[in-house]
Amino acid sequence: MEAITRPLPLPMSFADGVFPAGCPSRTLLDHITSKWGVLILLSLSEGEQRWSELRRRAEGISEKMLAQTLKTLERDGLVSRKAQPVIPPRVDYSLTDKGYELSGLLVPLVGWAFDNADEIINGKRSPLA
Amino acid sequence: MEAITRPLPLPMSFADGVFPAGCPSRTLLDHITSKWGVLILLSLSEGEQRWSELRRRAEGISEKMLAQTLKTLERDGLVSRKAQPVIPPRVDYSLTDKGYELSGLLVPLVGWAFDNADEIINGKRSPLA
DNA sequence: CAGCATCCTTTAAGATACTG
DNA sequence: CAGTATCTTAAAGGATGCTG
Repeated sequence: MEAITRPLPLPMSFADGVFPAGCPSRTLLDHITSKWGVLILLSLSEGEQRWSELRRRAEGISEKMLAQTLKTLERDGLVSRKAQPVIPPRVDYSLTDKGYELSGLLVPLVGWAFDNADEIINGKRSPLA
Repeated sequence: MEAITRPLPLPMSFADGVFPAGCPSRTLLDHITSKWGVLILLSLSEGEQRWSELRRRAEGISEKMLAQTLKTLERDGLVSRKAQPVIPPRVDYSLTDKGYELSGLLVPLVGWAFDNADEIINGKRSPLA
Protein backbone atom coordinates (compact mmCIF):
# COMPACT_ATOMS: atom_id res chain seq x y z
CA MET A 1 0.00 0.00 0.00
CA GLU A 2 1.56 3.27 -1.08
CA ALA A 3 0.85 6.60 0.52
CA ILE A 4 -1.30 8.56 -1.88
CA THR A 5 -0.46 12.22 -2.04
CA ARG A 6 -3.22 14.19 -3.67
CA PRO A 7 -2.80 17.39 -5.71
CA LEU A 8 0.92 16.98 -6.07
CA PRO A 9 2.91 20.18 -6.51
CA LEU A 10 5.46 19.82 -9.27
CA PRO A 11 8.88 20.11 -7.64
CA MET A 12 10.61 21.92 -10.46
CA SER A 13 10.14 25.13 -12.34
CA PHE A 14 8.19 24.13 -15.40
CA ALA A 15 7.02 27.08 -17.39
CA ASP A 16 3.33 26.39 -17.06
CA GLY A 17 3.27 23.00 -15.43
CA VAL A 18 4.69 21.12 -18.36
CA PHE A 19 7.80 22.04 -20.24
CA PRO A 20 7.51 23.80 -23.57
CA ALA A 21 7.85 22.32 -27.05
CA GLY A 22 11.44 22.36 -28.23
CA CYS A 23 12.68 22.04 -24.68
CA PRO A 24 15.63 19.60 -24.48
CA SER A 25 13.85 17.66 -21.73
CA ARG A 26 11.34 16.55 -24.33
CA THR A 27 14.11 14.99 -26.37
CA LEU A 28 15.81 13.33 -23.43
CA LEU A 29 12.50 12.05 -22.16
CA ASP A 30 11.75 10.57 -25.56
CA HIS A 31 15.04 8.69 -25.46
CA ILE A 32 14.66 7.25 -22.00
CA THR A 33 10.97 6.49 -22.21
CA SER A 34 11.16 4.95 -25.65
CA LYS A 35 9.82 1.45 -25.98
CA TRP A 36 13.22 -0.20 -26.08
CA GLY A 37 15.14 2.45 -24.19
CA VAL A 38 13.28 1.60 -21.01
CA LEU A 39 13.96 -2.10 -21.37
CA ILE A 40 17.64 -1.68 -22.14
CA LEU A 41 18.18 0.69 -19.24
CA LEU A 42 16.28 -1.67 -17.01
CA SER A 43 18.25 -4.65 -18.13
CA LEU A 44 21.57 -2.88 -17.73
CA SER A 45 20.64 -1.76 -14.24
CA GLU A 46 21.52 -5.30 -13.21
CA GLY A 47 25.05 -4.83 -14.40
CA GLU A 48 27.25 -5.12 -17.46
CA GLN A 49 25.90 -7.17 -20.34
CA ARG A 50 26.98 -7.95 -23.82
CA TRP A 51 25.15 -7.38 -27.08
CA SER A 52 23.76 -10.88 -27.48
CA GLU A 53 22.62 -10.92 -23.89
CA LEU A 54 20.72 -7.67 -24.30
CA ARG A 55 19.21 -8.89 -27.49
CA ARG A 56 17.90 -11.99 -25.78
CA ARG A 57 16.67 -10.24 -22.65
CA ALA A 58 14.86 -7.44 -24.43
CA GLU A 59 12.65 -10.01 -26.02
CA GLY A 60 11.35 -9.06 -29.44
CA ILE A 61 13.88 -6.35 -30.21
CA SER A 62 15.42 -6.33 -33.64
CA GLU A 63 19.12 -5.88 -34.22
CA LYS A 64 18.40 -2.57 -35.84
CA MET A 65 16.53 -1.22 -32.86
CA LEU A 66 19.05 -2.60 -30.40
CA ALA A 67 21.87 -0.87 -32.21
CA GLN A 68 19.93 2.34 -32.56
CA THR A 69 18.80 2.40 -28.95
CA LEU A 70 22.24 1.65 -27.59
CA LYS A 71 23.77 4.33 -29.77
CA THR A 72 21.31 6.93 -28.57
CA LEU A 73 21.81 6.03 -24.94
CA GLU A 74 25.56 6.06 -25.41
CA ARG A 75 25.42 9.48 -27.03
CA ASP A 76 23.39 10.67 -24.08
CA GLY A 77 26.11 9.46 -21.76
CA LEU A 78 23.86 6.97 -20.01
CA VAL A 79 25.38 3.80 -21.39
CA SER A 80 29.02 2.91 -21.81
CA ARG A 81 30.32 0.61 -24.54
CA LYS A 82 33.49 -1.42 -24.17
CA ALA A 83 34.66 -3.38 -27.21
CA GLN A 84 37.43 -5.92 -26.91
CA PRO A 85 39.62 -6.43 -29.98
CA VAL A 86 39.25 -10.19 -30.03
CA ILE A 87 37.90 -12.66 -32.53
CA PRO A 88 35.05 -13.31 -32.28
CA PRO A 89 34.31 -9.77 -31.10
CA ARG A 90 33.10 -9.14 -27.58
CA VAL A 91 31.33 -5.93 -26.63
CA ASP A 92 30.06 -5.15 -23.18
CA TYR A 93 27.53 -2.52 -22.30
CA SER A 94 26.98 -0.99 -18.90
CA LEU A 95 25.36 2.00 -17.28
CA THR A 96 27.40 5.08 -16.59
CA ASP A 97 27.03 6.88 -13.28
CA LYS A 98 24.40 9.08 -14.84
CA GLY A 99 22.72 5.96 -16.17
CA TYR A 100 22.55 4.48 -12.69
CA GLU A 101 21.22 7.72 -11.35
CA LEU A 102 18.45 7.49 -13.89
CA SER A 103 17.74 3.81 -13.45
CA GLY A 104 17.28 4.42 -9.75
CA LEU A 105 14.21 6.42 -10.72
CA LEU A 106 13.18 4.28 -13.65
CA VAL A 107 13.17 0.93 -11.91
CA PRO A 108 10.46 1.85 -9.36
CA LEU A 109 8.28 3.14 -12.18
CA VAL A 110 8.67 -0.01 -14.21
CA GLY A 111 8.13 -2.07 -11.08
CA TRP A 112 4.85 -0.30 -10.51
CA ALA A 113 3.82 -0.92 -14.10
CA PHE A 114 4.77 -4.56 -13.72
CA ASP A 115 2.74 -4.92 -10.55
CA ASN A 116 -0.33 -3.18 -11.89
CA ALA A 117 -0.32 -4.19 -15.53
CA ASP A 118 -2.40 -7.31 -15.24
CA GLU A 119 -5.23 -5.61 -13.40
CA ILE A 120 -5.14 -2.49 -15.54
CA ILE A 121 -4.64 -3.96 -18.98
CA ASN A 122 -6.53 -7.20 -18.70
CA GLY A 123 -9.13 -6.81 -15.97
CA LYS A 124 -10.78 -3.71 -17.39
CA ARG A 125 -13.66 -2.69 -15.15
CA SER A 126 -15.88 -0.52 -17.31
CA PRO A 127 -14.76 -0.61 -20.94
CA LEU A 128 -15.98 2.69 -22.29
CA ALA A 129 -17.45 2.76 -25.80
CA MET B 1 24.02 15.08 -5.39
CA GLU B 2 22.26 11.75 -5.54
CA ALA B 3 23.57 8.58 -3.97
CA ILE B 4 24.71 6.33 -6.77
CA THR B 5 23.90 2.71 -6.23
CA ARG B 6 25.90 0.51 -8.54
CA PRO B 7 24.81 -2.90 -9.95
CA LEU B 8 21.22 -2.45 -8.93
CA PRO B 9 19.29 -5.65 -8.26
CA LEU B 10 15.87 -5.55 -9.89
CA PRO B 11 13.31 -5.57 -7.09
CA MET B 12 10.68 -7.63 -8.84
CA SER B 13 10.44 -11.00 -10.41
CA PHE B 14 11.12 -10.38 -14.05
CA ALA B 15 11.51 -13.54 -16.03
CA ASP B 16 15.03 -12.92 -17.18
CA GLY B 17 15.65 -9.38 -16.07
CA VAL B 18 13.24 -7.79 -18.46
CA PHE B 19 9.68 -8.86 -18.95
CA PRO B 20 8.73 -10.96 -21.96
CA ALA B 21 7.09 -9.82 -25.17
CA GLY B 22 3.32 -9.91 -24.95
CA CYS B 23 3.50 -9.18 -21.24
CA PRO B 24 0.79 -6.69 -20.22
CA SER B 25 3.44 -4.52 -18.55
CA ARG B 26 4.78 -3.72 -21.97
CA THR B 27 1.41 -2.34 -23.00
CA LEU B 28 0.90 -0.35 -19.82
CA LEU B 29 4.42 0.97 -20.01
CA ASP B 30 3.82 2.09 -23.58
CA HIS B 31 0.77 4.03 -22.45
CA ILE B 32 2.37 5.82 -19.54
CA THR B 33 5.71 6.48 -21.18
CA SER B 34 4.24 7.66 -24.46
CA LYS B 35 5.29 11.10 -25.60
CA TRP B 36 2.02 12.78 -24.64
CA GLY B 37 1.00 10.37 -21.90
CA VAL B 38 3.90 11.51 -19.73
CA LEU B 39 3.06 15.16 -20.21
CA ILE B 40 -0.64 14.73 -19.51
CA LEU B 41 -0.03 12.68 -16.39
CA LEU B 42 2.53 15.22 -15.27
CA SER B 43 0.22 18.11 -15.88
CA LEU B 44 -2.69 16.45 -14.11
CA SER B 45 -0.50 15.69 -11.12
CA GLU B 46 -0.99 19.32 -10.20
CA GLY B 47 -4.72 18.82 -9.96
CA GLU B 48 -7.92 18.81 -12.00
CA GLN B 49 -7.76 20.53 -15.35
CA ARG B 50 -10.08 20.97 -18.25
CA TRP B 51 -9.59 20.01 -21.87
CA SER B 52 -8.53 23.44 -23.12
CA GLU B 53 -6.13 23.84 -20.24
CA LEU B 54 -4.44 20.54 -20.98
CA ARG B 55 -4.25 21.38 -24.63
CA ARG B 56 -2.48 24.62 -23.84
CA ARG B 57 -0.13 23.18 -21.22
CA ALA B 58 0.95 20.17 -23.24
CA GLU B 59 2.37 22.56 -25.79
CA GLY B 60 2.34 21.22 -29.31
CA ILE B 61 -0.23 18.49 -28.80
CA SER B 62 -2.94 18.16 -31.41
CA GLU B 63 -6.60 17.72 -30.54
CA LYS B 64 -6.43 14.24 -31.95
CA MET B 65 -3.55 13.16 -29.76
CA LEU B 66 -5.03 14.82 -26.71
CA ALA B 67 -8.30 12.96 -27.16
CA GLN B 68 -6.54 9.69 -27.88
CA THR B 69 -4.14 10.00 -24.95
CA LEU B 70 -6.86 10.95 -22.50
CA LYS B 71 -9.03 8.08 -23.67
CA THR B 72 -6.24 5.57 -23.21
CA LEU B 73 -5.36 6.86 -19.76
CA GLU B 74 -9.03 6.86 -18.81
CA ARG B 75 -9.44 3.28 -19.99
CA ASP B 76 -6.43 2.37 -17.88
CA GLY B 77 -8.13 3.86 -14.87
CA LEU B 78 -5.43 6.46 -14.34
CA VAL B 79 -7.44 9.49 -15.38
CA SER B 80 -10.99 10.39 -14.51
CA ARG B 81 -13.27 12.42 -16.78
CA LYS B 82 -16.12 14.53 -15.47
CA ALA B 83 -18.38 16.16 -18.02
CA GLN B 84 -20.92 18.76 -17.02
CA PRO B 85 -24.09 18.97 -19.12
CA VAL B 86 -23.89 22.69 -19.71
CA ILE B 87 -23.58 24.87 -22.75
CA PRO B 88 -20.86 25.53 -23.60
CA PRO B 89 -19.66 22.12 -22.41
CA ARG B 90 -17.24 21.84 -19.54
CA VAL B 91 -15.14 18.72 -19.00
CA ASP B 92 -12.65 18.28 -16.20
CA TYR B 93 -9.92 15.70 -16.08
CA SER B 94 -8.09 14.54 -13.00
CA LEU B 95 -5.92 11.72 -11.80
CA THR B 96 -7.50 8.76 -10.07
CA ASP B 97 -5.90 7.31 -6.96
CA LYS B 98 -3.97 4.93 -9.17
CA GLY B 99 -3.00 7.84 -11.34
CA TYR B 100 -1.57 9.68 -8.35
CA GLU B 101 0.23 6.58 -7.24
CA LEU B 102 1.87 6.49 -10.65
CA SER B 103 2.61 10.18 -10.88
CA GLY B 104 4.42 9.96 -7.58
CA LEU B 105 6.95 7.82 -9.41
CA LEU B 106 6.78 9.61 -12.71
CA VAL B 107 7.37 13.12 -11.43
CA PRO B 108 10.85 12.42 -10.02
CA LEU B 109 11.86 10.80 -13.28
CA VAL B 110 10.68 13.73 -15.34
CA GLY B 111 12.30 16.07 -12.87
CA TRP B 112 15.59 14.30 -13.37
CA ALA B 113 15.21 14.53 -17.12
CA PHE B 114 14.39 18.21 -16.82
CA ASP B 115 17.45 18.86 -14.67
CA ASN B 116 19.85 16.92 -16.86
CA ALA B 117 18.46 17.56 -20.32
CA ASP B 118 20.44 20.63 -21.15
CA GLU B 119 23.78 19.09 -20.32
CA ILE B 120 22.96 15.75 -21.93
CA ILE B 121 21.18 16.88 -25.08
CA ASN B 122 23.01 20.10 -25.85
CA GLY B 123 26.42 19.98 -24.23
CA LYS B 124 27.54 16.69 -25.76
CA ARG B 125 31.04 15.96 -24.54
CA SER B 126 32.44 13.48 -27.05
CA PRO B 127 30.11 13.15 -30.02
CA LEU B 128 30.84 9.70 -31.36
CA ALA B 129 31.09 9.25 -35.11
C1' DC C 1 29.81 -12.25 -32.38
C1' DA C 2 28.46 -7.83 -33.14
C1' DG C 3 27.14 -5.34 -35.96
C1' DC C 4 25.70 -2.23 -40.66
C1' DA C 5 22.96 -1.37 -45.13
C1' DT C 6 18.90 -1.72 -47.58
C1' DC C 7 14.27 -2.15 -48.37
C1' DC C 8 9.60 -2.37 -46.95
C1' DT C 9 5.49 -2.23 -43.79
C1' DT C 10 3.09 -0.46 -40.03
C1' DT C 11 2.02 2.86 -36.70
C1' DA C 12 2.22 7.36 -34.80
C1' DA C 13 1.36 11.77 -35.45
C1' DG C 14 0.02 16.29 -37.70
C1' DA C 15 -3.36 19.30 -40.40
C1' DT C 16 -7.66 20.54 -41.45
C1' DA C 17 -12.53 20.72 -41.41
C1' DC C 18 -16.68 19.98 -39.11
C1' DT C 19 -20.36 19.17 -34.96
C1' DG C 20 -23.29 18.82 -30.50
C1' DC D 1 -16.00 24.29 -25.46
C1' DA D 2 -14.91 19.86 -26.30
C1' DG D 3 -14.63 17.13 -29.08
C1' DT D 4 -15.00 13.71 -34.08
C1' DA D 5 -13.82 12.43 -38.78
C1' DT D 6 -10.86 12.21 -42.55
C1' DC D 7 -6.74 12.62 -44.95
C1' DT D 8 -1.84 12.91 -45.36
C1' DT D 9 2.83 12.79 -43.83
C1' DA D 10 6.60 11.37 -40.89
C1' DA D 11 8.62 8.25 -38.07
C1' DA D 12 9.19 3.85 -35.99
C1' DG D 13 9.90 -0.59 -36.60
C1' DG D 14 10.73 -5.23 -38.98
C1' DA D 15 13.03 -8.59 -42.43
C1' DT D 16 16.73 -9.88 -44.79
C1' DG D 17 21.34 -10.27 -46.33
C1' DC D 18 26.11 -9.14 -45.68
C1' DT D 19 30.82 -8.19 -43.10
C1' DG D 20 35.08 -7.58 -40.03
